[in-house]
Amino acid sequence: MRSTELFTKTKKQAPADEVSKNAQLLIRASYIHKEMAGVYTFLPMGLRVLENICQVIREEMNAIGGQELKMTTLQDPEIWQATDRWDDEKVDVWFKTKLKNGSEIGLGPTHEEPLIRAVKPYISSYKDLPFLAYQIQTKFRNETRAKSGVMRGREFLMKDLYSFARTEEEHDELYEKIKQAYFKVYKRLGVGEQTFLTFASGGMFSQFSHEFQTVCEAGEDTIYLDRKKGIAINEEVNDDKVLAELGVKREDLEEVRAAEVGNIFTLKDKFSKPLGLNYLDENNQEMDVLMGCYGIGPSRLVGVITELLGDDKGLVWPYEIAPFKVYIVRIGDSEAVIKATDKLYAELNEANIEAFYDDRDVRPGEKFADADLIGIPIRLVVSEKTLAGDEVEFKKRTDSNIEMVKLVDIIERIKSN
RNA sequence: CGGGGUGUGGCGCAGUUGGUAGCGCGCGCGGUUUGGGACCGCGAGGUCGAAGGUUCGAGCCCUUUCACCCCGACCA
Repeated sequence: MRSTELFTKTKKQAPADEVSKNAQLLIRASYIHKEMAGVYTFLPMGLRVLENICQVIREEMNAIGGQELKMTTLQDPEIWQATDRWDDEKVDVWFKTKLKNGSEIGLGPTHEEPLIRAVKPYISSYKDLPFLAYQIQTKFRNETRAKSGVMRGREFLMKDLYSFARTEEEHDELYEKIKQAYFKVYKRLGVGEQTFLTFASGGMFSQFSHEFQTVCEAGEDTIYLDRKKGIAINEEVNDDKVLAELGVKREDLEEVRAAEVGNIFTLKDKFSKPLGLNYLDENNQEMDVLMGCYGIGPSRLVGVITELLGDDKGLVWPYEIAPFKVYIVRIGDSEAVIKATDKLYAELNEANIEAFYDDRDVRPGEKFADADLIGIPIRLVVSEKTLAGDEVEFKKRTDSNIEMVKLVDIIERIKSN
């Protein structure tokens, strides 16, 4: 894409009422637009990153047999009443509205109930199990206080996967497989090193749930991290008994701030029983399906990655999820330079390397500043000077070195970045 | 929901004892520039968050209200 085609542009100053680093940088670089508190529009640049994150998640969920579907936002109170989760006293984040005929409906904060009802017609035998189903969908939660930019919103994107198993052993196997897939996701998103499996309260059916916490000052949670073991404990379950069970010594724990980027739960029959999700086993016995639920927030991850990797010059995206892989800075407007840069841009397009071509008629400094702010991993500079040697300048966003690369070798150089 | 703070062109801000709004960035036009956010000139753009009140007169004072930010509580 050419920068002169993009309708957004960068800003030098962030809005005064945004304090969090992620909101400031994402707004300055025109990735997002604030609609109201906790509600953000993803602009073209931001949407590209968001979609790339979703794609990484999708690939890892598919790799373990996840089947993607998409449920509705509008929720039928009936099924939520069956599990006693419609009452505002029980679930206090509901957004509710009414149909024209006056009956109430909700906007989905999570989707166990509707998914169970949707899969129920297909589950009757032990032969129909196990399976994994997931979706990437907008969730609505009426938080009393939205904060930290895109990290805690009232409307946000979530990947929610649900496992359906016959036995506890089978559930545990799935659970472990999904846990490993989550690690792969965070690694690919560039936050693997800082993301730790964290023991948290598990609700009424299992001792623990597992959170994936990314160490990050802007996070909302306090966790106790054992770096040697690579695990952490959420403060809500940090007591001597738990430490003993996990074989962790208190003196090895480091108190850190962290952002929750994933949470996986064992649900057992908590929802399947009240909604009648059962099957006949080999002995013709009716059994409850054992479930688990597994969440990752892609829109929150946009914020967490920004908080973690962004620097004083702007955003920094890992190659895999960057909105574009290459930022082309054209210096000068002589016919020769324009022609050569246009050609380079066309060649990158042909090679399926997504390039953002800064073809504006502005001074070089402005282009460099924007390349840094937007955070595209590779910057190429074309000018009279570089063309004199049939070269382009190659620089990584995370590296201060500048490398001169022959035009004929540039695609190879980018691919081997 | 408790506490604190802020609302003035797209963004950042100023606005004196109340006298009918100004600066920087950005934007348009012209010119000079061109390897790290250039400069000069001329312009366009604002019912001062909203409603009510006091006053000859309100961005400024009073009342109500809405929104936004931060801290805390909450986060199935």
